[in-house]
Amino acid sequence: MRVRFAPSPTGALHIGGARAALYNWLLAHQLNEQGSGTRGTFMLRIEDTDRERSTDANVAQILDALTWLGLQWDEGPISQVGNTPRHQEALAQLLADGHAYHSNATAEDVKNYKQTHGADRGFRGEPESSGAVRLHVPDDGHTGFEDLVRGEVSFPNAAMDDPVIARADGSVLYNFAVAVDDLDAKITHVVRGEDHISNTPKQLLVFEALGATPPQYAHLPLLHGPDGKKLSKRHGAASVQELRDAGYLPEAVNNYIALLGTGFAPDEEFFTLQEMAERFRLDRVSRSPAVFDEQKLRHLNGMHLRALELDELTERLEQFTGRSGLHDAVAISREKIQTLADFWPLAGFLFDGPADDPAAFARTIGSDAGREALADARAALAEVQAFTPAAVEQALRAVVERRGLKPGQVFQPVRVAIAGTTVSPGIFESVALLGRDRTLELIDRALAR
RNA sequence: GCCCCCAUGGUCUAGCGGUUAGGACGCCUCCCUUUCACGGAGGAGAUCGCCGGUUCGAGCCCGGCUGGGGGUACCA
Repeated sequence: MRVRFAPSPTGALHIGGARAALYNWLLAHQLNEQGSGTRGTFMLRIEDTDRERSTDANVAQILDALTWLGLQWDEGPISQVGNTPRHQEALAQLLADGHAYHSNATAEDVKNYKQTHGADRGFRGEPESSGAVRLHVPDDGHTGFEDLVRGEVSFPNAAMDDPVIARADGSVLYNFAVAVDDLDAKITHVVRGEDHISNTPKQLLVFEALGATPPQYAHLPLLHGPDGKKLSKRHGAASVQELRDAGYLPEAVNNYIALLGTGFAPDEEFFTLQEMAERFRLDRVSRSPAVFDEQKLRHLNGMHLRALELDELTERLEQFTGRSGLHDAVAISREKIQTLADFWPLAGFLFDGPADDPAAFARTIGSDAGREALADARAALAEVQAFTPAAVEQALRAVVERRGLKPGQVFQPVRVAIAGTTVSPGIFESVALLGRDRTLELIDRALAR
């Protein structure tokens, strides 16, 4: 099995593109049916025949995103324009065989033709000695294929226009280049977005004209935003780098976008890349578009976050925040965060001091009762010998007991004194981590306000 | 307009002729409890888009309709 992911570098790697890449990767990483112990090949090809919009910066971004996701390609990346000689050769062959012809017909001409012949009559040009190159489409019959996720898909030839496969200047167009490249690369399965489904018959016709056997095709449903429209920038994070910047883990992104279009088990949703590769089946892929739901991504991200080894999580968090020495703080925060971005707002006070939240202060320490509880807590903590979470807990609970309060009436003032806000990791763990001196200093400062 | 694809709770899915239509996210209640989370126990929420047909029996098969989406470029 040889598959490929062939993005056009006209922008960052979109989530939909990432899913296409992932599904191809999963396919290539499945062991061959014959039990030979070998797997397929995942090729990366950059579809850069659109010189206007393709940029090197976009290519770099796409490679970066795929690398981050861990979707390593086995071959490539190859540039489509790099295949120009071969494209020209194939083009000359079709021209010589009479499968294609030169035509000066413009888009306007095509429109007019349909005006007079009916919208269901495709445009057929007259061969000329110069101009763009169009492929001959049969007048009758259908061009169809067995889509691996949808089943039989068929297009009436009569409704198809003779597609332009090369510009007047000789440069080839997408539908022609793709077919030639897939043929040359011996691609066996083309797995791509549904927006390509109507391109397939054109490519099939190119294979036919070349006398070659086409690969098998599978078209994935598109991803939509919450409004049911095609997913785009206006729906928030739509590119892989935006997800990375938002603190999502590649493991979770892969897991989530894979789930968005297929199920791997009736009642399980947490999977690693390897597990997904083992279970993935093209014929199990959904045929209907899915809505991207960041809430669920967050949930899955939390699960993957907690599944990481502490050292590994720490490393990623240090990379994400640009800070170091986070290990102990991560240990007491990990079960309270869902994304890497959640960490600093929760535990940053352990390093940079309390946050400024006047409302939280007023609510917990602003009252006489709050100040008294805090003062008592301070006194109790000052007496603690070994400053461990357990010892801190014992001391603080003793205060609760002595004053006949509810736990929160003591813990919250302490929390706000050290963290500045009412949300933090466990209070005993936080206090212990800060140490006695620092804790007492912060409490004193709060008491002095 | 024309061509193509799709249709299970708000969202993602399981279901593959006979189920109390299962799970997950989200939402609500409760437990745990020191905040937030995590974990645990419950709950609300679906006439399986609609109408016909096939069948003893249809979410599952067939047809039509409606709705949504994609394409319709000398873009990819």
